[in-house]
Amino acid sequence: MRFWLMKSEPNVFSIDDLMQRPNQIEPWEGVRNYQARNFMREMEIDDLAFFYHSNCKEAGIVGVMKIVKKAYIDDSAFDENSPYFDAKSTLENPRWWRVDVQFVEKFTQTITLHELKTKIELADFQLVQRGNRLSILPVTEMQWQFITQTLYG
DNA sequence: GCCAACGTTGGC
DNA sequence: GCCAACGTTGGC
Repeated sequence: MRFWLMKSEPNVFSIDDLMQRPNQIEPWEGVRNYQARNFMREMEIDDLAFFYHSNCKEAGIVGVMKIVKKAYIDDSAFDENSPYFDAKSTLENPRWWRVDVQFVEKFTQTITLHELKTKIELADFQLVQRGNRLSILPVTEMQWQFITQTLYG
């Protein structure tokens, strides 16, 4: 099993939104970056992912979700009315993919980016690297354990 | 809202 | 294949 971190702007889609979805499942659509897309295609069912709130007042990890459907075509790219429309993605040659995620846990307090940056154990965590912009990135098992057990214990 | 960092595009 | 121009991300 592998571990991941997935970013979302809470004013677009927050962990509270996820909790209110039917079965607390949501298709993670709209990823338009190749590296992030490739990570999604590596995901397996029951992989765990941190839900990360970005571009907001208190950026950080707010909870946990799990992958419940492997990567499949993101058809929001075909929808001209969607903000995620991409004319270069076609039925014959789809460019973008998504997975389905399901709510697992909401932390009682946000593990802030600021806090993550202060930990020597997370020095190699991609999230805290300078200039990081990837919306989906891998988390090592050691990093996952440290964050869930030491930081959130 | 600013702006640094980064990814993508397209002319050559 | 280079690289300037442009668009986007996301912390602050």
